[in-house]
Amino acid sequence: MAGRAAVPEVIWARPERTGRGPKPAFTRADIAAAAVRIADAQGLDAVSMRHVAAELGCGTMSLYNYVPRKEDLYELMVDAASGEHELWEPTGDWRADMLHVAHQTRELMHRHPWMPRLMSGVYGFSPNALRYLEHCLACLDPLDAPSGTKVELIAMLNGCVTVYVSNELATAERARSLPWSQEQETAVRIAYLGSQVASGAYPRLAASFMEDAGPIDLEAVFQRMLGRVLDGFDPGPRPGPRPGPR
Amino acid sequence: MAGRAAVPEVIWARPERTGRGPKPAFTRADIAAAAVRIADAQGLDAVSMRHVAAELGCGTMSLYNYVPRKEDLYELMVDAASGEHELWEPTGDWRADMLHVAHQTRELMHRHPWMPRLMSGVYGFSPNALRYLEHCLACLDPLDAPSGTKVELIAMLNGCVTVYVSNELATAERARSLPWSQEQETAVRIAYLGSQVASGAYPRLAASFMEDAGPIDLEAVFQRMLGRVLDGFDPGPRPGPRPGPR
DNA sequence: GCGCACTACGTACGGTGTACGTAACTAGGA
DNA sequence: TCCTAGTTACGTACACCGTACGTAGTGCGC
Repeated sequence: MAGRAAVPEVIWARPERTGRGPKPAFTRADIAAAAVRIADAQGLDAVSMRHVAAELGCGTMSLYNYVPRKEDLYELMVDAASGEHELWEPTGDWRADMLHVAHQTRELMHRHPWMPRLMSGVYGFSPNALRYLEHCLACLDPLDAPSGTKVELIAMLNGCVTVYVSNELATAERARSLPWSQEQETAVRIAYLGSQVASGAYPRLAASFMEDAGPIDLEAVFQRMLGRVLDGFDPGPRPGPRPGPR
Repeated sequence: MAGRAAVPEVIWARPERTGRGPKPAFTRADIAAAAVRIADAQGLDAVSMRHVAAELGCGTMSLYNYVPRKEDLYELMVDAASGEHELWEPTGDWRADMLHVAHQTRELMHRHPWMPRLMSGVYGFSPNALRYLEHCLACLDPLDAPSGTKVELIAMLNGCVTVYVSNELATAERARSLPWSQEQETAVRIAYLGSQVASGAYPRLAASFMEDAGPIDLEAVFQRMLGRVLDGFDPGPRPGPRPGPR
């Protein structure tokens, strides 16, 4: 009806190759790999159309033949990283399988620290995302629940892993990007928090800081979180609130 | 020792006013309010130093007297929005109180759709964040658990709410920003997903789509998620996996 | 009253996404 | 077989971004 609209679709809906004209010099996989390489090495902010084009060895505007908008470049990156999930034959123990999935996701995000930031802005149904979803559903076959509930489980687990790693990375990043030494920064931080807490306005917070001084075991916290998520879907006998060592 | 370092601290650690020189024309609250106004009306990407300065009626570079880096502007925005949390006298029912907190957070994020995106890049201990934390801890007084566990509960609840709303907003945004009509977009989407699913590579996904066709009740899904999070911390009698209507 | 720390702000630089125009190329239909 | 339409390639240009830097004016503390 109206004149042709300007590339609004999800990139996965447009074919990679249409058949007419000269052969494309790159595949989407090439482009995604280049962008991922840059993001891993120099951070997400270094991923610009110019940079990626340079990495590929082509002119900036040539990239737009493959990737209509930068947003779509992100889509390619997330899909490429999602492709790194190793999928296995489900063991029959859905709990163990989902724990394994979650740990793998965490490792993947540590390997590609830009992933959490991109996850929320992305379509979510890229080819590799579908494959991943299907695999999770296969792992959940032994769980007696409606498929809607299973999808909710997967979404919740992924969401929790994403925010958890996001916090992990933010903390690490803040520590790394300092022109000061770690000690000085920590000192400033403690001085600020201490002054706030010591004001008496936050008694419970103060008590909590006192009680939990010292480094925390990120691994254990992660594990506990996963256990609690899965407990919410487990129809088996209740293991209690799993108080744990802390 | 080394020459003076360049403003690396968290903004909350530096005093708003030092006492010397002319009176500042604005407070941090003014600046935060201006930035929030812009972000609410035109989206987060419209929040630039130039825009905010114009909104305040001052030169661009004057802003840098108050806000050393743009990142700190984000910090101010999140703190300002966090200040919109209404805090109440805990009722003694920690479960109900935390549910209330979560619903309030969701509404707040719907009011300020840029919040989820900023939450993960922010220090997390701004004045209003501390007040909010203290309030949550107060609500959790009746819960018999170590304070570390309580903090984990709060973090997990906030995290889940954040990703949930994030997904809600992404979906809504995608629907809104289309140059096409909603129907056309949905058609394209279904055509793509259908073609993938019909390929037979994703049998469980296909079954799930068949089973769960039709619009989903976001409210109910949210509610269920909250229940499951809180269940993971509830030492009371087990209510079962709360199958719900779906 | 003096000096200095602070506010205010214009200019400028190097970066960004991308609209647009042009030239070369190749596959399909006549 | 040739023609032509659709693609690829890519340089130029524009508007906008964060912010380093320099300069001028202001008012508190000594």
